[in-house]
Formats: sequence, structure tokens, C-alpha cells
Amino acid sequence: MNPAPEPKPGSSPFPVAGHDHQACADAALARAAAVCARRGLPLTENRRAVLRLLLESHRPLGAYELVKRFDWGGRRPAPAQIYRALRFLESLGLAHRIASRNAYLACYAADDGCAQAFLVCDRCGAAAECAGEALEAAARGLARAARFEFRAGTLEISGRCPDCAPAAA
Amino acid sequence: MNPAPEPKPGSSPFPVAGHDHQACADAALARAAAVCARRGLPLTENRRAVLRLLLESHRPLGAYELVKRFDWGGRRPAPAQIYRALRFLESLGLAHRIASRNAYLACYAADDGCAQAFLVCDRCGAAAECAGEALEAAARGLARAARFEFRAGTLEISGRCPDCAPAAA
DNA sequence: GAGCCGTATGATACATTATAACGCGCCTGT
DNA sequence: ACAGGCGCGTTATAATGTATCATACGGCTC
Repeated sequence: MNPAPEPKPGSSPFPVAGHDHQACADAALARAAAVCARRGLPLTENRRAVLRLLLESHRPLGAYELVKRFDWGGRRPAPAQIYRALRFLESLGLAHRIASRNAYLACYAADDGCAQAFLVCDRCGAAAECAGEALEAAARGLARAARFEFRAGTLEISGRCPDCAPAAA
Repeated sequence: MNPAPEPKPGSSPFPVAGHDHQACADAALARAAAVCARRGLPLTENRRAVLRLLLESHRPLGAYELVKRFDWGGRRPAPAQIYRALRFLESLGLAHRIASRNAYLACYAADDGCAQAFLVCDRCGAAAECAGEALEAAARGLARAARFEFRAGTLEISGRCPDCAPAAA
């Protein structure tokens, strides 16, 4: 749906202006390992590899894009392989599915069970995750008003990231 | 992803307790006709039929579910037919895509360009659309904080509708 | 160590969801 | 009339996601 070129190397991946990509990815990987350890679940080579790809991209990637990028000594994994890793990562909150794009984004900060928001740039595909009390409150308020039992909520916002906003429509 | 039985005939389609389904659908169809007329776009037989199916169901339907239900004198339309109608309806805000379900829901109230929310029952598949200032404000607030140019936002909340909440997990 | 069980893997096939492409017919404006 | 645009109907195909099954590997008990 979105051929979206990789964001220009120089430009920030949009959430933060001066952003140390490598440090950010390393930290997230370490955190992921800790999360898995705490739960006694293995962060296997496959899972780690998929997470690394997501972290390196810093934007949502489709499952088949992951298949393409997965360099596995010449061969390529079957889709199921990737989906299994994604499901695992999602179940632990280490990655999120961006439903409106059929794509998956690595998680950089743990948020348990609360409504989350994703800002996805229409132009370059960059995405940021965020959450806040206001969103949480709004989501729960809407649910309560409808006598609906809230379980989880995801807000997906499309628009233009700071790098792309000035550019032509 | 969700075989979801049609909600029991007696049970309310969840947003409202005493809900006149027929009147609601008729009103929505009339409103749709008005919207199309105002824009000078034809609400053709196909489009009307698809919208009617969505309205009659009162819950999100997949495109292929619409294909199956589309009674067309014995034959069945090709998916493209349905997708065209859906795209048209969506572009006019007469239907919405529920990305997390790959399904489409008829719209019962016009909301232009603001953040919308959908409450979708995990169990029976019933769905309600709602919107509110709090959500709108939260969405715009998150975007502003990230220096992100807001275009549109959709909040999809999963949980249990009033009919299903009391039922076992 | 031998057998057993649970989980993750690797592979094939398949299901589901969505779009591309093309020609036809209908309407509309001139 | 007739040219152009649009929606339709159709075929084919792309993109996305799952089911299934056999295997491998690690930990456990005996």
C-alpha cells in the first residue's frame, strides 16, 4: 500500500530531533531481552532478528518486507516464520501492529494495557508511538459512555511528520 | 479472523438499548442519498446495495462477507465490485474501514475530518462508532507534542459490548 | 543415559484480503 | 450524432496471513 522510501539517513526518524539511532536500538534490544528473561520466555535467534530488523528500520515494516530483508545465509524464511516472531513480540509488547498499514513497528517503551497512539507519516512512512493520560481517559470515557468494557485501544493518526510537513502536499 | 455469529436478533446492537434498527437504517440511507446529492455524485444501485448490507448488519462486515451476502439474482459480484463501492462510501464518510478487523462499518452520523472511535466487541463483533471532543483533543495534543501535522485519526477499541460483558470470558 | 514432553523451527500448501487492467454500455454535453 | 467520462462487470493477480506437519532441541523424569 505504501512503497515509502526509507527516511533519508540524515533526517531524524521524527519523534526526536537529535536521535541516536544505534543507541536507541541497542537499548530496546536489551530491554526486550530483559522482558523475555523476566517471563522465562526465550528471545530466540529468529525473534531477535525480526526485532532487530524492526528496530533498525525505525518505521513500520510489512511482514513480507521483513521476509525480504531477512538475510539468512542466502535463503529466506517463509512468511510463517516471520509471523510467528511478530506474534511473539506483539504478545510481549515489544512490537505493535499498525493495522491501518498492515505493518509492524518495534516498541521502544513499555506500556501495559493502556491505549496507545501511533503517528504515521503519510509521506515517508516514519512512525512514532506515544501514549498519554488524555488519550487513555478519552478512550475509557467513550467506552464507559457506551457501557462497553474496555480491553485495549489503539489510535492511529495519519499526517505528516516534522520532516515531511514543510514539503509540498 | 473472527467468525463472529450475528448478534442474537433480540439483543440490541449495543450502542443503544431500545434501538429501532429499521428506522436507523432507513435514516442512514436517506442521509447517504442526501450526501451524494449534495456532492453531485450518484448513489448507484451497487453502492446503495452495499451500504444497505452494511446497515442491515449493524456490525463490521468483511468485503468477502459482503460478496457472499450480495444477492444478485443468483450470481455474485466480484470482489472488485464490492471494493469499489466501499471505497466510494468511505470517501464520503458513509462507511468506515475497521482496520484491526479488515472489515467495514456503515456510518450513522456524519463526522468530518475529526478523530473517530470504534468500539468493537471481541465476542459478538458488534461495533459502535463514536467521537468526542476529548478524543479529538487528545489526538491533536499528541500530534502537536510530536510536531506532527494531524490529518486523521482512528481509535479502535476492543472489548465487550454491553450484551457480552456479563457473559463468561 | 533412555524415554518423554513441550516448544520453536523449517517447509509446503492454502486461505483471506485487496487491486490491476480492460472493454462495455450508459449518460451527458455539445 | 458522437466524444468523453464514469460506473459496471469480468478476469486475473498481487499482497497479506494461517494451517498443518514433520523435525529438532532442550529439559525432565526415571
